[in-house]
Order: sequence, then C-alpha cells, then structure tokens
Amino acid sequence: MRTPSHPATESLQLAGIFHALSDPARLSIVTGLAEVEEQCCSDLDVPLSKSTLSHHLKVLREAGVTTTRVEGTRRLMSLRRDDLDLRFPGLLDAVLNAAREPADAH
Amino acid sequence: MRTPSHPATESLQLAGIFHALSDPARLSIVTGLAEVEEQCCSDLDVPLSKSTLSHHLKVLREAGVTTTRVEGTRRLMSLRRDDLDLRFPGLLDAVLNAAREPADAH
DNA sequence: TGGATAGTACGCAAAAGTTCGAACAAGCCG
DNA sequence: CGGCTTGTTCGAACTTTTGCGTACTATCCA
Repeated sequence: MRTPSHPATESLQLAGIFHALSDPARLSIVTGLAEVEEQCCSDLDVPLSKSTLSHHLKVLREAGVTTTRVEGTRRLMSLRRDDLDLRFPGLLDAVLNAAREPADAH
Repeated sequence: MRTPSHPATESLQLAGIFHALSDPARLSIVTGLAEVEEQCCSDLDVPLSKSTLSHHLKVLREAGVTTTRVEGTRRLMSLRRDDLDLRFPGLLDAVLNAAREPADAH
C-alpha cells in the first residue's frame, strides 16, 4: 500500500470542505484529530463499520482536510493545519472553536 | 403570507450549518448577502429556477444561517450575524473571509 | 375586481451520499 | 510460509439532495 494522494493546497474548494464537515461522524473525527494530532482509523470511536469509516476518511482526505501517512499496516491521519491556514486563514481555528462550543440550549 | 419560522439560536447545529454552506449556490448566496445586508429572492443572480432557489433559501433559513423578513409580496433575506456570532463566535467571519479568498492556484 | 408580481408547496426524476458485508491488498510476526 | 492486523475497494440497498414545472397563496396596484 502506498500513500494515498492528496489534493494540492491551491486546489482546495471551500464548498468541498464544508461538505466534508457537514456529516456528524466526520465532524467528530476532525475535532478528535485536533486533540491528538495523529490517529489511526481503528482508534476512532465512531459507531460505524470499517468500510464506512474508511469512506468518511477518504472524503476528508479528498476535501483536503486531512493527510494520511502510512506506517506499517496503519494509516495515521492528521489535520492539514498549515495548508488550510494558508488557503483559508483562520477558518480551521474557527471551526474547531465552534465545535468545542457546548451544544446545550443554556 | 406570514413570516416563516426560524430555529432558535441555541438549537443551531454546526453540522447543519456546514451542510447549508456545502452547496456552491448557497455559499454564493451567503457571500452575496454579506455585501448587501438584505436582499430579496428575485435579486439573486444564481442561474436556477424560482422553485429551486426557494428551496435553497429554505435550507439556509432552517440551518439558521439567514433570516427572512416579509415586506409586501417580497421576502428580504439577511444573515443571522448576531445569532451566529453568539453561538459560534468568529465562525461566520472566518467563512466569509475564506469565501473572499481568490480561488486561483497562484 | 382583476391582473401582475413574489414566492412557497408539491410531486417527480435524476444524481449523490450513506452504510454495510464480502472480498481483496499489504505489511507484520511467529 | 501462514496467519493476523489494518485498511481499501466493490457492489448493493437505501436515503437524501438537487432541480424543475405546475399549481397555489399572498400582496400590491389600477
């Protein structure tokens, strides 16, 4: 298995990024990654099958939100912080900050 | 016709907002609203039919991104800046700023 | 009242997204 | 080598979204 391809920084589309973040499972994966920096597929605690999870990770990767690094039999995912910040300054921080907001109605 | 219902500020869902912003037509409507403050349906320059446009505006409204105010036979849309800022501080600004970024590959 | 304007609601078809299991590929370890 | 672990790919079923035309409601104006 070789390293999967990632879109170039310049070609990241805003609508595509929002689409990637519009699924609760994917949003939760992203917020999780913000805390641990690097995480492999099987360490995610999302109640979905292996193949579904793999699909979501692919969506995130193809939208340019995450990078995947191969290490042995595992794939370590991380956020493309620098690239996102270069292309859309402040966006990722705002997203992560918003996701940390309590969802309560006060 | 009476004023359509809008979700309460506290019940705004982040994933729902991203979903609303994930469609190019809706994202363009939002960025347009950021410039003119208030705009009615028929003033939008989106190449879509009236009914489709109405559908997109409904999605934006139900996600809590916009408000609709009735004035005569027209509906004036505007961004829910204050509410969004209260619930997800800085998010809308980051989104609008990102949308203003040139899409070139430099 | 009658007509024009502005937008919504409904029903439909096409396209896209979600989810899973099964089969496959690739690297590790005994 | 053979089996275990990790993850991808494929096909299928199902749901959601998108886009349109038509029909409808509501408001304004002559």
